[in-house]
Amino acid sequence: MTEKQDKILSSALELFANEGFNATSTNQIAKKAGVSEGLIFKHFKNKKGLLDALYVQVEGKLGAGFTQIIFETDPKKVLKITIESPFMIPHEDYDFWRLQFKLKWESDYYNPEKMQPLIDKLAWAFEELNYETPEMEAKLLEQMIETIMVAILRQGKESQLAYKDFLLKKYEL
Amino acid sequence: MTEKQDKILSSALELFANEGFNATSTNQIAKKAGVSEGLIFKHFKNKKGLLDALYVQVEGKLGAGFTQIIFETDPKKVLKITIESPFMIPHEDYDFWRLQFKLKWESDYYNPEKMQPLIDKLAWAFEELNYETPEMEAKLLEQMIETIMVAILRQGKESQLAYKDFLLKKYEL
DNA sequence: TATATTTGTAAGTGATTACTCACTTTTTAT
DNA sequence: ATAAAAAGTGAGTAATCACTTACAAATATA
Repeated sequence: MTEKQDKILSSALELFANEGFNATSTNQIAKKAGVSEGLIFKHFKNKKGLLDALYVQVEGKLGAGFTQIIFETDPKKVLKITIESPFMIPHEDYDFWRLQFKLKWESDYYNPEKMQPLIDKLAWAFEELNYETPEMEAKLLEQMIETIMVAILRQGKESQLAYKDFLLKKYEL
Repeated sequence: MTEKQDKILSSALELFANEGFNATSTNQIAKKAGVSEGLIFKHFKNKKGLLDALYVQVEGKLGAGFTQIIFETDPKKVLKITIESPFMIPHEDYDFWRLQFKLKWESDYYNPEKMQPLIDKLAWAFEELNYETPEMEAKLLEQMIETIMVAILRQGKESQLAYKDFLLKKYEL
């Protein structure tokens, strides 16, 4: 990945995440990246190719975020890390996640199974802690985490801090 | 509101909700509505005017959905109705709600205070039921309901039915 | 050093975009 | 019945769109 390729991708990410895919023109991306418009098509074939390249990156980040939780062996810690995870996202990754959630509404890219590894681990944790319906509890917590992430991306971490404490207390962590 | 104005709006709603605002052309809308393209601009000034008109309708539906909950005096019933509400949405209203959630990601239309009346009523209900932190419980339930609605809009009611029972049991309803 | 390949540009391309305008038809008010 | 207003049309507009192409500069390979 050359310097200019990287600049094109990061510019596209910023614009797609904040303005939307269709609302962003390749001309805008080229200007922001400081390259000629043609270069975008040399490297990424077409506009959708840009989105595809970004999507691979987003999926990578998602997987990386999971690993810590997946390899944790203490069920209480699994829940704790999960609840705290939305608050650990560095600010420079916000565009990544904004794009991820926006893509949820673009049918081509929506894939609910992406979260399955996390849900499975949470279900295991709830089972260890003798909850009655661990799968349901897992799905519920996963959905709540997702909702908190969305709220953080829109209103900032501070707006959701009380939630963290509330959830930690609710699950006796 | 004339018949053609109505046809234009309903066509725009369907297209905006499913294809997105920027991905929908005024030409498409006119064809779907069976009117000339010029008429759109006579009635709604510009493309954004269409979205504004739809937004008013969406806000109306939102308010209407609240009224039953707001006027309920039994706290347990307030929670029950709230939890059941996403499952009561008629299928023909799905486009409305899809647009509503899509607009959440457009800064111009995002207004988190819209849900406040519901949250206030839920907080009152939790207080009546002697929950420790009623405001927090209210926000949490509201967020869960929102998440369930999103899931229903994407995957259908059936996919979320188990949730309803789970939540009703959780709150002892 | 010569040559092939990759990286990059700038000026295009036709298609599509939101929107306008001159005009006709229909409805409303007197 | 008649005039004014509103509803509706359809061809046209400049601008913008994603994308191509011809060519130059830089880099890698021999």
